[in-house]
Amino acid sequence: MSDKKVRVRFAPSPTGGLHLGGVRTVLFNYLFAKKYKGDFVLRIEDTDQGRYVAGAEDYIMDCLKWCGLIPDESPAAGGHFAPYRQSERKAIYREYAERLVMQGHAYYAFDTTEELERNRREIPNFQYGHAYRDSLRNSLSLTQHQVDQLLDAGEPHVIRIKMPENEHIHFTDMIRGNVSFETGQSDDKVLLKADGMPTYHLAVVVDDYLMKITHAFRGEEWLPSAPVHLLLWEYLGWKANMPQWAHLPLILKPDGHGKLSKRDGARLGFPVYAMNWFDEKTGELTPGFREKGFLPVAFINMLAMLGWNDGTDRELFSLPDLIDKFSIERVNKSGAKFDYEKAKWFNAEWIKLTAIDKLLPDVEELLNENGVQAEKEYIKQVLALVKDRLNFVTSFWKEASYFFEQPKEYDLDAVKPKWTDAKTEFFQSFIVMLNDSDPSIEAAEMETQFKALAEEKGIKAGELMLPFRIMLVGGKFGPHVFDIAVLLGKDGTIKRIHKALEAFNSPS
RNA sequence: GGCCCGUUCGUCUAGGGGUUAGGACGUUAGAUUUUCAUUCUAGAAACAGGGGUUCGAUUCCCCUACGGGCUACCA
Repeated sequence: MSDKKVRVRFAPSPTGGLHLGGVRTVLFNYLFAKKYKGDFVLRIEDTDQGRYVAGAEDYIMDCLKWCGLIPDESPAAGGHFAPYRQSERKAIYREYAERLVMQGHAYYAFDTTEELERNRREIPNFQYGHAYRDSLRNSLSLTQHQVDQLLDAGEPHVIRIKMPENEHIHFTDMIRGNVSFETGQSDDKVLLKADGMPTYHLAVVVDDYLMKITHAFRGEEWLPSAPVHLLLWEYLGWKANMPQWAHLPLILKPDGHGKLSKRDGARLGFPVYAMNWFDEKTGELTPGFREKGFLPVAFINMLAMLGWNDGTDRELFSLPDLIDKFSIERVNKSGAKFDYEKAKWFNAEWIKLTAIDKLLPDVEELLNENGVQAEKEYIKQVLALVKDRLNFVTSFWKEASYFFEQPKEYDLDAVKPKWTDAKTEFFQSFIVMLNDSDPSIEAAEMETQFKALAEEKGIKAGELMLPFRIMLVGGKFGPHVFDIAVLLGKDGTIKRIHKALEAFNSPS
C-alpha cells in the first residue's frame, strides 16, 4: 500500500431499494476508509436513464444515515471532486472514449440493437469480439471515408473497447489473491452509449481515476469484467494510479440457489432491503430491516459477520469496534447464505445491550402509533421489565401492550377448566387486601401476602398464579406476575381483577 | 456451452502438515423461571471425492464433482 490518502467509494445505481448486500459493500468500504483515516465517497451511477428511479437517491442517502455510514463526499454534501452524479459528468467521458479510439484501443460501432439481437439469436455463442467484429458495422471494418460519412450524418453509434485477442491479464485481489484472465474471452464492451452516456465500464475507471480512489471494493459479480477495467486503466495511461481491487463475496439465498433477492424475502418472510421501499410504478412495498424493528447497530453487526470475523470468538461489535478491528484480509472468499434466525439473534443481543433511554424514542413512537399516551418514567419501567425478551423493538407492543391497556381477551382455556368458586372468593379477598396495602408495596411483599392468603383459604398458590397472570396480561406470557401488578399499581390491578372475574365466571 | 470465483457441523465461521477439528445461530435434553421469554448446563452435528507431495494430510499441489457469478448500448 502506498502512502497516498485512502479514498474509497460506494457507487450505487439509483434504480430502487438498497439491498443488504449493498449495505455490506458500503460497510466494508466505510470500515476500511475509517480504519485508515481516509475518505468515503458516495457516487451515484445514474448513467442508465432508462432505469433511473426518482427518489432512489434520497432513499439511499437515508439508508446510509440510518446505518451511521455517512459519506465524506456525496452529491448532497459535495466535495473537491464534484459533481458526484455521473449524469452530471456526462461531458467528461466522451473525451476519454475518443482518446481510446485515437490510440486504436477502441472503435466506433454502428450496429443497431436489432442487428445485434439477430446475431445473438442466429449465431451460437455470439460475442461482439475478435471473432466477429470484422464482419460487423464499425470503424474497424468500414473505410475511414465511410466512417467519417456516418459520423458526419449523425448516425447513432457507440464506442467499444477493442479487446486484444490473446493477452494474458492478471491482478492481485485483496481478498482472492492472484486472479487471471484471457482477454479474448471478454467481448468488446460498449464504453460510450449511443446517447452519449458512458457505460459502467468507462465511467468507473474514469471517475475512480479522477476522484483519486485508492481502493475499490465491489461485489464478486464484477470479477468477470475486471479485465476490461484493467485494460482501460492501462490504455488511458493511468496504471500507476489504479486502485487496489477487492471483490466481495456474495450474499446467497438461505435455501435454494443463487444471490439473495428481494423476492426471497417476500417468499421466506424477512426483509432484504435496509429500509422500506415503495415502488411507485407497481405500488409494491418492499419491507426493510429498519421498519421491521432492527437496531442499526445490530443490522451492521450482522452484516459485518457475514463474511468477516476478527479471528476470535467474538461476535458482538459496535461500529467503532468494527472500525478498530476490521481488516480486509480477513474477509472470506466464499459466498454466505443469509440466515435470518441469526440476524434476529444479533438484534435481540443488541436490544439487551442498549440502554433504556436509547430505546425510548422508538418505543414512544410505537405507543403513539397504537394510540397510547404514557409517562416517560412508566415506559422506562416497562422497558426494563421486557427489554430482554424482545427480538425486535417493534415487538414491544405485542409483548407489553397490557401495561398500557386492559387485556381485550383472556386465555380462558387456560383458566376455566380449573376455575372454582373458592378461587373467585380468594381474589375478592385479595382485592380487599390490596386495597388496604401500602401504595408503594414491592413485588416480593405482595407475593408474600398473596401466598399467605392462599394458604389461609386452603388453595395452593400455584393454582392461583396463572389465573392472576391472565387477569393482568390476558395470556400466558410476560415477566414475573407480581412485577406486573406492582407496575400496574393498586388500582389498576384491582380493576383488572374485577373485570377478569366477570369473564371467568360468565357461562361459556 | 464458454470464462471466472469458490468448497470445514443444517447455517455463519475459527483453525491449519501431527488438534479430543473450536465458537456462534438453530436444534435436542435438563436446570431455573409456579406463565412465556431470558439465563445456565449438557448433547447431536463438519474438513465434497480421487490422486499426488510427505514419516504424517482436513491443512500444500493436481484432477473430478458440486455450488456460485458473468456472458446487454444494466449496474
